[in-house]
Amino acid sequence: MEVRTRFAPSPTGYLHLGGLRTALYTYLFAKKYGGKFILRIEDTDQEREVPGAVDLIYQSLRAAGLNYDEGPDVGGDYGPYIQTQRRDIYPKYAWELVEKGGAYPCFCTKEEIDAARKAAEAKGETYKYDKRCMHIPLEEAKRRIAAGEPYVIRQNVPTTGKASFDDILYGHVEVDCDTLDDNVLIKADGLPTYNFANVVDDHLMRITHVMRGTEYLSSAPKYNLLYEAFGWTPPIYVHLPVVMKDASRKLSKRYGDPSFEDLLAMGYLKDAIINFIALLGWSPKDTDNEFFTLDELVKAFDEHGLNKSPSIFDMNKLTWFNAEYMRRLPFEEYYEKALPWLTRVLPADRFDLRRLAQLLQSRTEVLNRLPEMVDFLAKMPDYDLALYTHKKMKTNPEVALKALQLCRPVLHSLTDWTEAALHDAVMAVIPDSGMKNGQVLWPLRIAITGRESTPGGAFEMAYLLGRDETLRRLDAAIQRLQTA
RNA sequence: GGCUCCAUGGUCAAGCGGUUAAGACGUCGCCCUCUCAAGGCGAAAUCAGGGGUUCGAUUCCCCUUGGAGCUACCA
Repeated sequence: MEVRTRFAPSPTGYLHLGGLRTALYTYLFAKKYGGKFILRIEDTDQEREVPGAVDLIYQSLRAAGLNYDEGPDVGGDYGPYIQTQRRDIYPKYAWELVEKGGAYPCFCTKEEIDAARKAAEAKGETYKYDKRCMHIPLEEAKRRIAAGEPYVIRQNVPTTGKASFDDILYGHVEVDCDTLDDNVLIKADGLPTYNFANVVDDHLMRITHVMRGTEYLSSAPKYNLLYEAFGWTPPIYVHLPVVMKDASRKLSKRYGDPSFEDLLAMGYLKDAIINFIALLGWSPKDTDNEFFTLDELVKAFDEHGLNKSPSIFDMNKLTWFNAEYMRRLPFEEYYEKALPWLTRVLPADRFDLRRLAQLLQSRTEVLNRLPEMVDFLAKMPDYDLALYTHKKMKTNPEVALKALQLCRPVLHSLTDWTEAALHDAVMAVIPDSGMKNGQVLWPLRIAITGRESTPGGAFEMAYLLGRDETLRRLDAAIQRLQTA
């Protein structure tokens, strides 16, 4: 039988990283078994729907490379793939369930239920619907509905016995039915709740494996009751642990945690994010390799390598992955990605940005950090004279002045302003000066960059700045040191 | 509160009765070096606690503790 999995997000905002990971595993699982990966939009809660969120989901999934075989915007044989467009389907099945005794219409209003719940909680009791409407004769109920009375349809959960399901990861999960409530299946607005829609749609769409977050773990037994009542075979379940921000908080936009799109905008590479996310809660068998393309993940993926406990999203490691991916990029590709960030602070006509990018590639953690790494080229920063003092280089302002005075004539007379020529000319005069390389080159670099660290040494920086600017900065530095 | 689930270093994690308890990020040293990176070498750091079962528990069972999820006409 063909494997069919689905990713079924609600369009309530951006695609967060936990969702992306669920989508990724769901995709990997399907592809691993040569099956189909399906996108379904669960928009039955019209109040929570955020305009534009559906498009954002399409966009994010495409950006991530998680192409779905069936979905709202790509079609498929089991559509529509947006639940509000399937609204006529659900009541039909709900009434079938009513006939089979697995559900019943209920005329209690939301206000009545809420009040009862409040009262129960005030007494410290757990609220549970008392099934009062279940005892209304069906004929009478139908008459009231025909008369226009608002109603919902509730699941009729047995009061005794157990409900259970089996999960690839979590094994057999079983609960007492009396801890379960008769949840609403069809709301007063005619739309189904998740509790019902997921069951009907997964069945109708021939979903074989349901992968979803553990927030559904404890209600899964209830869904199985529905499958049983319908006489359908339930899918195979794989519940996935949540992604946390820290030990006790979920990743959430409210705390400023970035979404997938945010990370892309910051200059994280898609492949790095996917690679990192894949390893967050899953580990490959028999290998220490940590680098995987999406295709390699498909081959390596094994649902038994999934971890059962929640994992914390470590920005540090993501950044490390990103830096690695930056380094592994073919230079031209890196250059293309880095350029927009460089030109934000550097006029393209004044600098050899290709050379700068070469120097930057192995030093790039995230693209958005580039501007602050290079802005000193455009404008000499204010800097503290204390920068000239460096213990390991054995320099201080006095040594620095000597060093700069040594370099000045050499650089002034240099006609061939290349890194090699700069290097040879300066290195040639150091031995006779009685100074060490570092004693000359550290101050020189400070003098022309004003930065403790730069994406290259003195020669590279001098080359990038160009003759005029280098000499101007050098002279200014000498003057400053003399008057200090 | 009730129900369900989870528990190896700071983080991601391997392990699936007998191991010096892998590896990676991060941290800290050292080397390389005109700075910072990169690279090389090395170090510190983990089985939450208590009971069982067993010749032997990180591994199996129970309890405690801690954490998470659910407890909606949200998903």
